[in-house]
Amino acid sequence: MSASEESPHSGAGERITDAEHAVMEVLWDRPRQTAAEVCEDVCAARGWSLATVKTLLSRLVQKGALAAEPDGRRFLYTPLIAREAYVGGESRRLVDRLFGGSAASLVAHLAESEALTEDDLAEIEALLKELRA
Amino acid sequence: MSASEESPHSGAGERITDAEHAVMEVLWDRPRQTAAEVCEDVCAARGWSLATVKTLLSRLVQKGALAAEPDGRRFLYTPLIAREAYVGGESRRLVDRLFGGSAASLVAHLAESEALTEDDLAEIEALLKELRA
DNA sequence: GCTTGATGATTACACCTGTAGTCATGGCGA
DNA sequence: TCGCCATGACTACAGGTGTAATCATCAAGC
Repeated sequence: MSASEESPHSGAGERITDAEHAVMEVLWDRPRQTAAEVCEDVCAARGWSLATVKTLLSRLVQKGALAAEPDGRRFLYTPLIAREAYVGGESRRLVDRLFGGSAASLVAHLAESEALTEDDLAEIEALLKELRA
Repeated sequence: MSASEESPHSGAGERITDAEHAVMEVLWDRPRQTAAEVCEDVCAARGWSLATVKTLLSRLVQKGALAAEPDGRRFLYTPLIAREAYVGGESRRLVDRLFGGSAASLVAHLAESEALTEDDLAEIEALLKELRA
């Protein structure tokens, strides 16, 4: 595999954890939000307090995953890494770990374990057609 | 998706960590091995000591992921959860977290990010044909 | 000016994880 | 028989993670 894995995903080196990921999703959906705004989106769903969100935001800024743009007394947070990059990285990690790096094996597994609905199959087929075209 | 996600993976409730997973792989490959034997397979690759492997084995037994069958003074360890179940669970977790539960989205992402080689595509196509047949 | 509320920074803390050392015990060779 | 080695159990400990309280500070209102 020769996975050097030293490439910066658009500036972020450190690993984004699960809780942090929830915060990222909110900001990917709509960038430039304050801590309070982010909290409005996730605190209820995850049972968090505003303090928790602030901690996560800080850690994400530290990790270089978020930019904190000063706006008066507070900050507007914006993702520095693209969702694409993150999703891609995580997917690759899974494929490497569990399927020996073969994405096709993943698909095969999903198919065989019936994780794919008829609609999924159709969608994938269409996608493949497009790709091979 | 209505993911109740309470389904037992053949008896294992707790989450298997990364280091533990490496041990599981060895035992999935060949069950009923002693700690020393497992170590022969992973210690070199991961730079572990035998002690580390023993700890991981213990934790896995605790978690219900391994059975420890007494064999004289030592134990022979054997997976209690099928690799299929583990891989399936992990895959589903990823799909749920990053692709809103849509496996097709995952495939689409892999395809678009060029994580799929021409061979992969061919393989998947063949697979689909088989499934739809 | 002084209080108050909003807000980021700092600190806290328990649990998990990776990694390993030490201990107790029992079989086996000398 | 006696000490040694193999082996699992127990203990350890640093760093990461989830979750949050507290602190310092500043803007705005009284």
